[in-house]
Amino acid sequence: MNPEDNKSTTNDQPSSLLHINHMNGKSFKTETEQQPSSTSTTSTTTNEMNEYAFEPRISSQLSCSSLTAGLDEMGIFSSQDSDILLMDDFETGFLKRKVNDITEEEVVTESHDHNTIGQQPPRKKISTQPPSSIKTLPTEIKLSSFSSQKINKNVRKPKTIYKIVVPKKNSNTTGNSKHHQTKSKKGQASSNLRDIQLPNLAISKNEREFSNEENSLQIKAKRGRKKNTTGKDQEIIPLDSNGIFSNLRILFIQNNIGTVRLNLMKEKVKAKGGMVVDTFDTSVTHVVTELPGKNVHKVLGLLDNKSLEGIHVLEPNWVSTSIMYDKLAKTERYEVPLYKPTSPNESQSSTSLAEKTHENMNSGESESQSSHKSYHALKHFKPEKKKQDISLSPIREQSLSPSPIFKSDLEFNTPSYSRTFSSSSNSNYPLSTMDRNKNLKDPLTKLFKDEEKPTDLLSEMIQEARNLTEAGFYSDEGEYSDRMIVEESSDSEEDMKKVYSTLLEHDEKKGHEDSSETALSKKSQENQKYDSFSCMHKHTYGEVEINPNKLIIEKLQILLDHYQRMRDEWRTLSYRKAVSALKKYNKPVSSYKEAIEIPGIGDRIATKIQEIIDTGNLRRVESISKSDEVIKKFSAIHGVGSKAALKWYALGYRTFDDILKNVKLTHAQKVGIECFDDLQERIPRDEVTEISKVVEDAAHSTDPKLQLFTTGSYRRGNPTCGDIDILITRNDSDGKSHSGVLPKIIENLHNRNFITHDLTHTQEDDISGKYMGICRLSGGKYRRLDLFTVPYGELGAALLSFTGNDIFNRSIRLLARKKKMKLNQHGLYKNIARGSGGVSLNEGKLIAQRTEQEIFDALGVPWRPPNERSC
DNA sequence: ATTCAGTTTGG
DNA sequence: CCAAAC
DNA sequence: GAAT
Ligand SMILES: O=c1ccn([C@H]2C[C@H](O)[C@@H](COP(=O)(O)OP(=O)(O)OP(=O)(O)O)O2)c(=O)[nH]1
Ligand SMILES: [Mg+2]
Repeated sequence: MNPEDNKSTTNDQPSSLLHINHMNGKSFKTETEQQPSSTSTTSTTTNEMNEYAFEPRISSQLSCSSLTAGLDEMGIFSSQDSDILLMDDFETGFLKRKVNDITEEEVVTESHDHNTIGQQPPRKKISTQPPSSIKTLPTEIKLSSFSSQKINKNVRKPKTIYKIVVPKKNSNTTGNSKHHQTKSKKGQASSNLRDIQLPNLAISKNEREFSNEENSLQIKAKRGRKKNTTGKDQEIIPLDSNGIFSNLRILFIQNNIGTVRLNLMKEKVKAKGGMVVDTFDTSVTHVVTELPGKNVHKVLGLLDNKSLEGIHVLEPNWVSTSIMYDKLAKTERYEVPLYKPTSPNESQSSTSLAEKTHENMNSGESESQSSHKSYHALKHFKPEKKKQDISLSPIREQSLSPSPIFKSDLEFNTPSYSRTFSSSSNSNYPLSTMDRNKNLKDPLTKLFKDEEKPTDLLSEMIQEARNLTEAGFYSDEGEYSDRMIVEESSDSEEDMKKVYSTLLEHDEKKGHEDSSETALSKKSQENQKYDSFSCMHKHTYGEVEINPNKLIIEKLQILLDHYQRMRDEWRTLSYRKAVSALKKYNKPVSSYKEAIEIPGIGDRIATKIQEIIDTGNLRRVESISKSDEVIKKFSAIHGVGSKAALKWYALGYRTFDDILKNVKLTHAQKVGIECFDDLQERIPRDEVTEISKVVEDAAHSTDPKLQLFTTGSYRRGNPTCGDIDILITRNDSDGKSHSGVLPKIIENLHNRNFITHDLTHTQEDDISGKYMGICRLSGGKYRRLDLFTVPYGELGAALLSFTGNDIFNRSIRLLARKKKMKLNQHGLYKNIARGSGGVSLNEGKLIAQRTEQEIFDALGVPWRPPNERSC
């Protein structure tokens, strides 16, 4: 792992090739590049603007318009009958069973042999996770591993239409009508609500508790975390020890439950005292799933259902309903029968509610549940078949009477609410205008203390109620109002069959061709093979207005942003690809058929496109509830991601004041809030040029031989940039290097009062440094600044990496992976062996890092100048 | 059914 | 180890 | 959510 190793080899190479010019004032041209000749020609060109347009991120600013309606899918509710529940206690019996009996994998984790990943010498250790750690567990566990389940769910989620009926409540009640929290600005003693104190609901300060989700589950490949569990299981302290879910350990099995809904549900459960776990073990008190009962044990890796005895296996609506009434719903109605009487003749198992309600569980025998071990739960598991018997879930309107509190809060569009989020007015954020020097710590620290004080359950409930209201559960009037919502997966079984059969055909056909046509030239085969990678094609930045598919793009972008906030990683990726494909498709898409032909656009999105074409609108967009608006606002804060935003939302916070008062913020989040308004804006290109000069100046005062490159969107030629990304290096042929300059440059910039806030300092690693902070030209706005220092020899890889865009990087990296190579900011490595989960098992051999060209060539990707990398 | 990039820093 | 960021 |  020494840096030296790799580096030395290539390093000596002349750097001469690189001619870097770098930012010259405005003129700038993206040309740059080091590139050896050949391709250079193309590069210099300015962008052809032809391509269609669209300004990135624009949409993010849009808010979802009026939504009104529908229930948001984020909402926790979904179908089904809303029956009543009375609840109670019941289950306390199940509580606490001791957990630990084994956490499996403690193991291996870091043996040394592991490989460091890629060569990155100086980097810190890498924990490589060996493949699954199934290891020691008793054989049975193996079953859990994945493959065992063969269930094939061929069918995706059927198109379900949920009909929601809500009683309109006439209001009120609970005297506190005030609910809408007028949380006035800080300081105010707000609400009376608070007066009503519920018993202790202290919030634990330990925030980590929340995270215990997924402790295990390694299956999830890289992006997900790997489990930990090593050793101790951390104590989980419920957020609200008196919450309705307190003392319960609930395992959610994700399959059909939309991840969006699922995540919100989990947050709510946690906010109300429950523990959400990902591993099944005997301490689990409730399992929530839409799977047919007979399959549940498989997902959990259990041999049979016996181990589930004594544990409630419930439909998701149990959770929703409980939240809705803020009381634990009786479980009976939501129990999922574990032994399905249904005949084996396939195609019957449905998860539909109606069906379930009819079934009785046969309690076959039950008894021993021997296992104490914990097993992995599969996260993405789908039922064998899901047929949908009923498209509409039965709705029983029974007079339910929600808890008083719930009812009382019907009005939601209170002025205070809307005012709070009015965009951009600075006035709302006092901090931003305050004296920077002191405000940061003073008020904030004070606020922190407040955090300790118990949160008010009542206000939380009110928030919840408001949320529901907003979500469209209540009509203004008093009676029931039904709303139909097309849920995310809206494919009917038939549609699915169609899809699958076409896929099959396709495959067959393909297979044929391949086998029959061996005659293709290798090259063309290669092209074909990798043609689907977006990095293989030019993607230039375009203006939105010009794009013939502007409307479609905007709508999809709204959904994209929404899914991103909801932390639905993969769906987000798909939407990004679809939007990207659409941006570069320069003629108007006029039909489903045309849309689905576009790579990256599949059935579901094509269907949405058709709807937009037909109606100019997309119901799915309209159905995003207002709650999303709040989450969107929170996530817009630098340092706040969807996890924090969802959690805060679940806790009932709706405004910045709420979080300032009640939440322990990280340093970055405080800064993010302070500079919130300015940071929401994109930076005009010319200003980036100007800022780059300041940094260059500071760098040169440290060492005149440093070379700087403004990368990111600036290098790609965008007219506006989200931040300023500057890469710094130094030709080390004279024996000196860039090492250690970063702190000096930063200090210099601080002294000039240019850098106003630090967000992240590089850790000691003098070979490569990374800094993130906020700067401001005098009289200007706050701007995010990122500085990176890299070894000269890695310049090409670093430029490629930091120029992006992110989609381009992911694409080209995926392509590298497919070729058994690995591309990162240090270089391109070949002969990478990967274990399960995609982890590199070896460092591979470094084959390119000095110039971008070298890397493109090694990958077989045609040269793409920066302006063609805006995928 | 599986996969979806690869990494760094703060807490 | 996770969340958030690039 | 799409491609494989
Ligand atoms: O998930 C990511 C995010 C960014 N990058 C790289 C590519 C990107 O171009 C560069 C700078 O990141 P930044 O977030 O600044 O994106 P940008 O492309 O510069 O766009 P923006 O105009 O929003 O700054 O870092 C990645 O590789 N992966
Ligand atoms: Mg940038």
